[in-house]
Amino acid sequence: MSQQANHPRVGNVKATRQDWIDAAVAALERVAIDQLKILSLAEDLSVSRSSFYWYFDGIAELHEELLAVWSWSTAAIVERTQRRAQDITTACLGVYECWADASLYSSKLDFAIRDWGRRNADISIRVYHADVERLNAMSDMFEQFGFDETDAMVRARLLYHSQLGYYATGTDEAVELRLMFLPSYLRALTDVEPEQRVLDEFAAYFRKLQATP
Amino acid sequence: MSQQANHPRVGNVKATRQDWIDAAVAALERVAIDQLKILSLAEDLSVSRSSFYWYFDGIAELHEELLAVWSWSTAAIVERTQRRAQDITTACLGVYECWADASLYSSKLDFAIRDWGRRNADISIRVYHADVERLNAMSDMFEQFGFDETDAMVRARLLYHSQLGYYATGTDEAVELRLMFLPSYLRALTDVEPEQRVLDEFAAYFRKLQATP
DNA sequence: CGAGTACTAGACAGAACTGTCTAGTACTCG
DNA sequence: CGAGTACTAGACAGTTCTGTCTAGTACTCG
Repeated sequence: MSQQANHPRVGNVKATRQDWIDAAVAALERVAIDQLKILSLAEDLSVSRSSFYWYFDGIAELHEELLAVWSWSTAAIVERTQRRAQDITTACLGVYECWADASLYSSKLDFAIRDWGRRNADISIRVYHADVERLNAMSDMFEQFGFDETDAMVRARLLYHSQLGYYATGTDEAVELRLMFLPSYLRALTDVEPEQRVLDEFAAYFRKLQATP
Repeated sequence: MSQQANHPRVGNVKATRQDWIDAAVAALERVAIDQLKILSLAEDLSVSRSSFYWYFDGIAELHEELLAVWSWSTAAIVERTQRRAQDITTACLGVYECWADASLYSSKLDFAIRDWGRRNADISIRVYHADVERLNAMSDMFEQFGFDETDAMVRARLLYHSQLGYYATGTDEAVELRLMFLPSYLRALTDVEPEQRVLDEFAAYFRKLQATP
């Protein structure tokens, strides 16, 4: 999920600011935010703990960077709901791209931030706004295809919440198993029988992504 | 969610073993498992920290008790999937009782345990088994009403995962709003138009529960 | 009413982590 | 090649939490 390129390592540099952020994102997949320790990151980077304080005022500044990384995924989801799709099945599959592509959405990071929000009011507000933005975008998408306001929101919730729930249970199934369930999911979400051609295109995209991680 | 009655407070007793467990369950709604400190619990109970060691060998023993409390909710969910319902709508609403009744299922405790599982392999296995048990029970329920194996599992996942996702986003809506969305959820999950009488019965049950917490 | 039971309080040492301060070190540039 | 820049290392004191040990304390029962 790292986007900002590392500066070249001139002089006595062992770890850049971005290295600390990347290490923190990686660590957040293993530990909770309040167990994210500067000492552990320093050990991961094979660098002294006090070097951290050259780049950051304290742990709070690193926390802000983590939130910035996390916020990219909302943009990715919203973008996909706004694509001009030929039918509701294709539109839904656009959103499924985010669940398929770890560079667009990282469930581990998302849940780490949610955990944090559950015990910090400021973070909880940010998570709330992200969820509202994501859900409204998906709801608009269903409305574009003729669902009334309530049905559109319920379908959006089923699409989004069921995916969050899937990750909440820690499920990580093989590509082919996930593809097997897909038509049945799409049928329930859209009330339309998905076209085979559309399914095949998505299956090809998904398999290709997983083959080259 | 406390089930074991407190023993009478004879002698010099300020806090019983059950008091420590109840305090830990309550604290877990605010902090992560590795921020659950004996000192904080002692302060909550207005008791010395060292008294904890009279009842428990260490924090690990308290952790086991938390898992025991958590495991009750799986039993409650499975029981509701196995009731003899007249139609699939009623059957689904049986499961919704768990989401409505905080004494049957506590989302905060459930997510606290899931957080823990995300960074502890032993706990992760327990959470996995609970999820499999819950999902299989719901899937069997859909199969009873004529859904084929794949569709039954997908409907079970939509029912269960979407509820987990709902809680993952920290949503806590008013009773009337939740009831407003309910028919649309049931229609998507079952493909059947829900009977008004069945909806009214559930609404009465839900309103009554929330009125007397 | 004295002894025993079932706790409870306070003090201790040790571990883990925090932020700060001082003294390097390895490059780059004039 | 000497000065400056951009870090890095190690030592410090302070805080929070851990488990243990010792000395109470308030009931109950013979």
